[in-house]
Order: sequence, then structure tokens, then C-alpha cells
Amino acid sequence: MTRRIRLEDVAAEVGLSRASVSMVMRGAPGPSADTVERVLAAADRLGYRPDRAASALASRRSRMIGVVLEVRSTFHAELAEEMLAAADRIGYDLLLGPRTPHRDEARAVESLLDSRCEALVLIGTEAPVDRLVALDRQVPVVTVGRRMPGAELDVVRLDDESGVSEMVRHLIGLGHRRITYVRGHDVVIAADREAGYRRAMAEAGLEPLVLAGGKDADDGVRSARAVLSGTWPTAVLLFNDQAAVGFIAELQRAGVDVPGQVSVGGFDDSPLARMGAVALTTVRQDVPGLTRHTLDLIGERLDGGRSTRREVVIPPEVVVRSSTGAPAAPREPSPGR
Amino acid sequence: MTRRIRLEDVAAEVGLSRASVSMVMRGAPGPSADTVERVLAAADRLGYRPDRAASALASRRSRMIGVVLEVRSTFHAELAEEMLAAADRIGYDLLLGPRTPHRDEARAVESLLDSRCEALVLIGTEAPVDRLVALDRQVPVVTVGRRMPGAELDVVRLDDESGVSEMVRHLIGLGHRRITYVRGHDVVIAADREAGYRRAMAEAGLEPLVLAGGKDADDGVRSARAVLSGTWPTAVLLFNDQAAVGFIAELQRAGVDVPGQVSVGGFDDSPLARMGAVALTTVRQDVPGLTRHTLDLIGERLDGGRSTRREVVIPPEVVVRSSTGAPAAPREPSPGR
DNA sequence: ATCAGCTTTTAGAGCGCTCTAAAATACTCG
DNA sequence: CGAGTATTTTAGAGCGCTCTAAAAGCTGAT
Repeated sequence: MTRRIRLEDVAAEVGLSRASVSMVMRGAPGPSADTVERVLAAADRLGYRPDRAASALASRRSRMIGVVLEVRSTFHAELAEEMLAAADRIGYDLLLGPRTPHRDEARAVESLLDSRCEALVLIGTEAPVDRLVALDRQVPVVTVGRRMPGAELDVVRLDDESGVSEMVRHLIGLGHRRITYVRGHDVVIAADREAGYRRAMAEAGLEPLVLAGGKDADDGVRSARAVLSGTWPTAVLLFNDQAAVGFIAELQRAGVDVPGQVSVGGFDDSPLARMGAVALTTVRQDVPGLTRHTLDLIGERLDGGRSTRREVVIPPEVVVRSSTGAPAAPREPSPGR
Repeated sequence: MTRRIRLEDVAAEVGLSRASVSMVMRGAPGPSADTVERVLAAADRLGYRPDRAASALASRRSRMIGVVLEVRSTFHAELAEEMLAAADRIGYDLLLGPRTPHRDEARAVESLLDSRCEALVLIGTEAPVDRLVALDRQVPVVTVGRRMPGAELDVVRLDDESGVSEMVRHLIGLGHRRITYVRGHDVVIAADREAGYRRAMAEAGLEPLVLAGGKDADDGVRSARAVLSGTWPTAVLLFNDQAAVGFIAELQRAGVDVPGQVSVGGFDDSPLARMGAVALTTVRQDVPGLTRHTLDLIGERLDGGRSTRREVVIPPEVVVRSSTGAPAAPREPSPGR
């Protein structure tokens, strides 16, 4: 194992000072075209790669953005992938800080901060708002996916409420009247989605029926059992795709046809939504949009000098696939008023 | 935004030198019990957190292990989560280097190397063997999941061949005779799994039938169409769970009962396997086992001075769920010889 | 007291880079 | 040709930490 090539080695190779090579390597203005060419050639020849730790230390900038995510979630993973490319475009690198059952959000944030990330993106954070506000005083924070009621924080999120409302209207349009909503545990997002459901039901003069649920496939399975044991609704909306997939699976095991007997809707448009035998009707989260806005917000804070906080709300889009259809019971012809 | 607390600030607070504080912070022997206590208290009071970049630079050790993974894969994500905890236990931190369609493995590796990772874990690498051997000369490399024929490399993998063999025997035991295998693109793993299939079929005196396939759900869908358009086998084994899930979905859409008319087997035991209406019979990859061995290998190289290369092969385990059953056509009673 | 043999603390020289201020060089024009 | 200006290059002082070698404090035995 040979010693690493340093700036100094490149400098010696081309017969210039370390300073000149440094400028060339980071594209700083100054060096002449000829110098740039020679240095780049030499660096390439020697296989030189700058030491990030040293660079970060000297420049007091890490050019890294930390992203806290639940690495198990395909939706989070998708966002992270997209952000990776987007960050690259504005000259930053991403550092992933996975949140797991054995490593809570605070740990993840701490680790990213220890690595001197210049900004933090929190995907689907579960931390209390005041903690986030405090964190934002240390380093620019953008929270993705969750509304932050009344907090001075940068937020990029989907309009969850409208998404569910639109989904309810889609079902009503198909002729459904008995539509059940199965909520998630999460305080804020779950509340927003439920509110969207209640609003749309109220607007249509229908009776809302909300069940407790969760965000995992197992929760969906349990919800299915609960629904089957009572009076069947003709359509069920679930907090997210995971839950919806579990729900549908349990329904099918019980011999219930989807969407023939019960229509089912999800939320997120995760890859899961497309994989089952009945493709899930769901609400798409606009991943490229979320990503772009998130990195724009960071760019503005880091390099643009913005000091106020902003909230970007992205319109949702219902994606109709095969898990929803007209209800089994024929719809009464609506009497002309 | 206030200046960060440095080692020096803590030193000033307790009236000691930077050196002493440094030793206390990294648990080096030397400082007296009293000193340790006072320093820790002061560090805590001031909210001091060591700067990793500076520490890495000075000590020439980053204490970081880079992990290259496909962040979209739930299996990779699961492994990464597990490794996070395991790395923590041996005093290292993990740096994730996601491989995406827009960011190939070489890029990911380069980025991890720029961050001065001391070792690299490559999950499901697709890089050519000689490239890996070259990389291993720079930094200890452990490849996870793929056999490296004839290469001097640390490898931790499942015995893919036996896994598929066992699965085939499971199907034969159920009475299946016409069993099709749908292979993946990947050169090595696909070859191993296919070999396992062929071996088991040959041992049972059955005619092998192999189809080209792939590793994604879409590939599974295409395979299903291909299988349905020919003479139906009574059982189909697919390269992995993703493909198997797509395969089953397409079968169900075509009104084919699983496992009533066709039994289906997967590989990996990804969370996906449990989510569908028919839970997938699959081959489990022992994630804690893979993780433990991977980090053991790294530990031995980094802190134990091992210089030879090792291969750890983990025995697979067939997990029988509901996607496999006895074939529809009654089995002919096997004539006593 | 003095000294050997501990334990505990510290000075100070880096680690590989960045960046400012100043030096060196090149160019323009009267 | 030399002053003046614009362009390139460089010296050198850090960034916040680590780590070695040496200094300083302690013991207890002489």
C-alpha cells in the first residue's frame, strides 16, 4: 500500500507551488490556461485525488449536505437518489444519515453534524418542532414531507390534504358512498390526510368513517381484518401504499375481490404500487419536484443569503390504476333536482 | 450562528492543555481519573463535539467504512442497517455510497475513497474482478453476495447454488416434475443459482428448462407472459423475489392460480416476499450472519493484521410460504423399482 | 535531601489542504 | 525604455485535531 499522492506531489511534478495547483484543482480563477492544462494532466497522470478532510478543514466548508432518511423506505430511497444527482449539480455532495429502529433521528443528525454537513435535509422527520427550530439555528434545515405548523422552518411537502380529497372525489365519481379512511400514527401527516378525507366527504354530504391504522403492510393486514369484521364499505382509503398493499393482500386472502367488491386507494405512489396483481390507485408524490425545491431552498440559504423561512407545497396527483372501480351495488340514479 | 466549540475551548475551561483534553476525548490512556471526569464534564457543559475532518487529518485514520449499495433495494437497505449497528460496535462509522442508474459503482467508490474510508464493503458489486483486486490493493475490500471465482478477495456470500438446489428439492418433494428456472442477467450469481437448479434437476433425473429473465418486477412480468405462452410448467423458480413478485402478479392477472396451477419460488426473502396475497416461498439470506462476517473480516484486516484473503459462505435456508404447493395434476405413484 | 521509577501533563511539530497578501512576471503605451 | 497596469504565481499562516518526546509531579526507599 503506497502513500497517497498529495497536492505537493503534483506541484513538484509540474514545477509550480502548492497554491497554484490548489487553485487549479478547485477551479478557482487565477491560473493561466496553460497552467491549468499542465496541472490537470499531471494530476491525472499521478492519480491525484484531493483529501476532503484536509480541504474541509482548511476551507471551513465541507460542501456536504446531510440527509436523514429511513433507508428501508423505498420512497425515501427514491428521494435520496434523486437528491444525489441534484446536489451534484449545485456542487455539493450528499451524506446519508440512516434512521433505523436502533439509531434514532437524533443520533443520525448528530453524526451528520460531526461530519460538518453544511445543511440538513430531514425526510419524514418525527422530531418535535422546537428541536428542529433549535437545530435550524446551528445549520440550515429543510424538512421534507411534513407540515410544520407555525414553525419558522423551511418545508417542502405535498399538499396531503388535497391529495386525499381528490382521491375521495375520484371514488365518489365512481359512485362510492360508503368510503372508509384508515389513518396512520404520525401526528401531523396523518391529521392532514384525514382532514382531506373529512373535507371531501363533508362536501359531498357523506358520513365519514375513520379507523385507526398505521404505516406498514402489517398494519394494513390488521386494518383489513377490522374492516371485514364490520359492515363493509365499498371503498377504503389507506394512509400510504405500504398499508394499502397489506390491506389488499389480506382482502384477497379472504376471497374479497378488489376492486369488484371493495375499492382500495393508497398514498405515495411507491414502486410497490405497481407490483401487485391489482395495481394500486394512489396519490403520487412528485419526487423530482420535491427534490428540486429542497435543493433550491438549501442553495438559497447556503449560497444565496436568504434568511427568512419558506414553505413549498407541491400539488398532488391521483394516479388511477386498477385497485379502484365502480362499487358492486349499482348506484342509484341521482334524481334530477 | 455562533462559532463551534473547539478542543482548545474545553482545555481553557478546565485549565489543561489541548493534548490532555484530546486524550480524554478519544479515551486514550494517560489522564488521571480526576482529569477525565473534569474534562468530560466541561465538554458536556460547553457542548463540545470533535471535528471529524480535523481528527481524521491528524490521525491519518478516518474510522469510516464505506458501503456501496443499491439504495433502492430493500435487501441492501436491510444489510446496511444491520451493518450500521455492527460497525458501531467495533468503533467504526459507516459511510453509504449509493449506486444509482445515474451514478455508477466506480463513482460511488471514488467518492468513498475521497472521504478516506479505511475499508470498503461492496454489496452485490457488478464490477469486473480485476478492478476489485486492484481496489483491494488500495484499501481492504469485502464483497458481499457474489462469488469471486479465483480472485484474491474477501468474500461473504450465501451458497446460492445450494439455496436453489434445496428449493428445487422442496418442489420435487411436493410432486413437481416440470420445473422451469428463470435466470437473472448477472453473470456470476445467476450462473450459480442456475447451476444449483441444474444440479438438483439432474440428481432427480428431470429435464431442466431455463428461461432468460432479469432481476426486476418488470422482468418477472415479462417472464410470466413467456411462460404462459408455452407449455405450462407446474412450478417456476425465479432469480429473486422482485422478479417472482412481478411473475405472480402477472399470473394472477391472467387468472392463473398460485400455487393451485403454478407454484412459484423466489430468492432473498426480501420484505416483499411477505407482502403479497400469496406469501412467497423463497430462500432466506441470513442478514445478521452476512453482516457479522463482513465486519469481522474488516476488523481482522484493519486492526488484526490479517493479510490473506478469505471467503465466508453462509448456508441458505428455504422458507416455505404459500406460493408453493402440490401440483394440480395428481402425481403418478412412483413405481417401486 | 536525593534519586529511581512511576504516573500525569504538555510543548510543539505536523496532517493536507485553503487563502490572503504580497511578489513576480507580462503587457501597454507615452 | 520605463512607468503603470493587469495577470500569474507564491510564501506562509492557519484550519482543529493527534501524537511523540520530553517535562513535570509523585511516590517511597535510601
